[in-house]
Amino acid sequence: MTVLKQEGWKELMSNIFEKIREQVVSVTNKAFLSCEKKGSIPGITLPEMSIETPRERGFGDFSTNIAMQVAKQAKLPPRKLAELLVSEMDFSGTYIERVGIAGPGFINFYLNKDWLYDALKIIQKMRERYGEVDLGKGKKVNVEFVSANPTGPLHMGNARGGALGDCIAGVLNKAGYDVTREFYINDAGNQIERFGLSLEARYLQHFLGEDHVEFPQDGYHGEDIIDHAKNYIEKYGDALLSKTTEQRQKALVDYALPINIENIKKTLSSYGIEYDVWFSEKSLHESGAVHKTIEFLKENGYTLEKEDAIWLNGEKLGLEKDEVLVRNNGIPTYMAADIAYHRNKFITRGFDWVIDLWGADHHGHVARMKAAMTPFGVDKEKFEVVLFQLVRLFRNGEVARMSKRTGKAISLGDLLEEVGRDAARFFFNLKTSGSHLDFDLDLAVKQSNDNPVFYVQYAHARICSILRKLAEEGIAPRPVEEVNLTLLKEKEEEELIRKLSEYPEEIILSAKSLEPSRLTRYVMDVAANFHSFYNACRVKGEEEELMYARLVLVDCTRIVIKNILELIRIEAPEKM
RNA sequence: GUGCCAGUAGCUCAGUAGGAUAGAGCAACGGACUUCUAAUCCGUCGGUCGGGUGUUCGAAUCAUCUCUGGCACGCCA
Repeated sequence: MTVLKQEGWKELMSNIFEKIREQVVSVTNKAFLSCEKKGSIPGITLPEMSIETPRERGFGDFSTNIAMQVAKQAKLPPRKLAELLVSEMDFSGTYIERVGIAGPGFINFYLNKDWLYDALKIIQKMRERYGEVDLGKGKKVNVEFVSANPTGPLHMGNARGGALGDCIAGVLNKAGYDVTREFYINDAGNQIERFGLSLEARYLQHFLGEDHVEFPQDGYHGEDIIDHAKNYIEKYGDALLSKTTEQRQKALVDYALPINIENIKKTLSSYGIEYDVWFSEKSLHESGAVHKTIEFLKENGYTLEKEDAIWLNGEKLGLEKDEVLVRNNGIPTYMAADIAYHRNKFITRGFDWVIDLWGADHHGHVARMKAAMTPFGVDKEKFEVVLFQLVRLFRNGEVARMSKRTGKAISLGDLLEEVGRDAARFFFNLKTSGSHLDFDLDLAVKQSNDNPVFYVQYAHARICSILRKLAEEGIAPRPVEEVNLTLLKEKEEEELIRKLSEYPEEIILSAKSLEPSRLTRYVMDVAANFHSFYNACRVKGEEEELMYARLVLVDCTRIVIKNILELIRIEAPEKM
């Protein structure tokens, strides 16, 4: 018999599930060996064993379908094979109390309660570090998100990308990666050109009248452009009227761009996002990195020249078409800069893993960028793009346009003022990135009680209230070693402990899928289990031994909730 | 036209390395506060998993076809 390596099932201190899985796998493997030795089953190759938690508690705490999977190989009916295995199992030294066979051939494992007590012990011992796992093994990962054009305020797409990216970064950090949060400032190129044209038009309109100055067709129509022009005039007057167009645009851009970038920084900061790196696109042009990147591609035969432009050779990279890198006017495209930027991330700065968050409207860019990195020897697996579906705003039941060009959009700053950071972040992290998000402004602005963020925060405040009341009587949680946890016999108590024990597992799954929204839903489950417990059991006023046992449970629940809310940067209030 | 994402309860959504009777919140209805915060809890109602075919012990999950919605296909980013 060959036992395949159990990938990722290394000993993880904080994760009781890992320990249990190891025990189940080990017990089952030994049973296979034992059966083989006796000749009751032929030699077989075991696939990686999947251990799951059955939906129904009656089917045990954990189960495996291994008997069904290898029934053919063993030339035995699944149930018969399961029976043979079970008869050879030795549970000594494990949490396993008994096993059962059910359905088409599932082997169900029933555990004794020690694992629940151990789970609480781990939480109390690790406290704010509970949930940390070593999935990443210190690998350097760069998470780039928002990266909005600094030509205007942040919109709802940025808001979703911001919440998602920041939480992905938080989860990966918890999962043992060395995370860098990064914002790519598009302070060069065409959109800056249009920004300058728009500012100039508003500037001139101020003096010459709106009807006498044509506004650029693809310009930025937002009010903020008019404000910039007005503010500039207030400060510096009409001096630019006598300058050349070029000088005028440069002066206006030099004035307005830093203000926009500063506003973006402020807004994101009040949204709870702190970046490690603000990376300027302009710097890539100025340092010659873009030029060098294009030269590299040229020298290695990845480019074509046609129609007076330099193109990325699509055929050679397995793409459907060629892409322009340098326009016929000699100016590199956004794509050229983006290739240089990612080359910088991988080659210059040596990240092991690069994650970009893009709105789904950029999905066409994914294959291109991934292909464009192969000439630099970057493994495609190291470059991941998380696409999130765009946000649709609803007002009075109607879709509200959110383009910053229309000037009618509600900005992230507006949203934060209206609904607050907690509700906004929670809301944007409730759904998987792939699902469309309809943001009902009326509902969000209402700050109604059905907002799930209050539900979770209330659970935390309730716990703090219990702890506070007991503290007033000089009572504080004791170390589990001094507490009789076997008194926690109620259904609600057990369910709550089980839920708390799943946290490290949730971190692993969130990190692997890059879906932190599952953490948001998980913490709602924790809160729900706590509220049920709260309504079924009392802490204060119970007989002392029981009170101290419940106090451990309550304190552990507080730790988990606080822990997650801190990770997703939402307030954990002690009073509400 | 081609490609990407989505379609699961009245509404908003979970659930996809195939598993046992498909879940939650909201809404609706009925209950629970002299006791640590009722912003809570308990219960009831609610389903052709868009549709068809296939793969197999077993499909919301995989393959294929099809319908519907959103998005992308630029010397824009």
